Amino acid sequence: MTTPEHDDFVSRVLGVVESIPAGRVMTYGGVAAELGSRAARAVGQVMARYGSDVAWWRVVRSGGHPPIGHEAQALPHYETERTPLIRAVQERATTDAAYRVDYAAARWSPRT
DNA sequence: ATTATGACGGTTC
DNA sequence: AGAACCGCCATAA
Repeated sequence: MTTPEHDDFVSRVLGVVESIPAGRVMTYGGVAAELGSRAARAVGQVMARYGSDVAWWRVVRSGGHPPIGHEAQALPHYETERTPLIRAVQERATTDAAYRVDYAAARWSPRT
């Protein structure tokens, strides 16, 4: 067993994701940074495979864009968690995307 | 060991 | 603002 801190990369990623409180979001790169790595993509891979058991919607891309191919599934979650959202259709009819998370206000880091 | 891929990030055109 | 390109890291074949 060597050492208890010898957890796999996956376990660490899931641990950080679960440490994110409701209403807050963290970027893939942010999670990877906490692990001491820049494997933002690897984090995404873990989410795609094991993220089914964690609040994957609390993990967004840089800028606040939700995971590709899962925006529709993440939206209701954000509304439930009351995550600061920036609706495309509020005053400016921007057709960029359905919505985006206000990362500037919802950004969270395990290190307070 | 080498190659290819991916819920990414940032820069450049 | 949108698309393309490269870089970075972990896993699968």
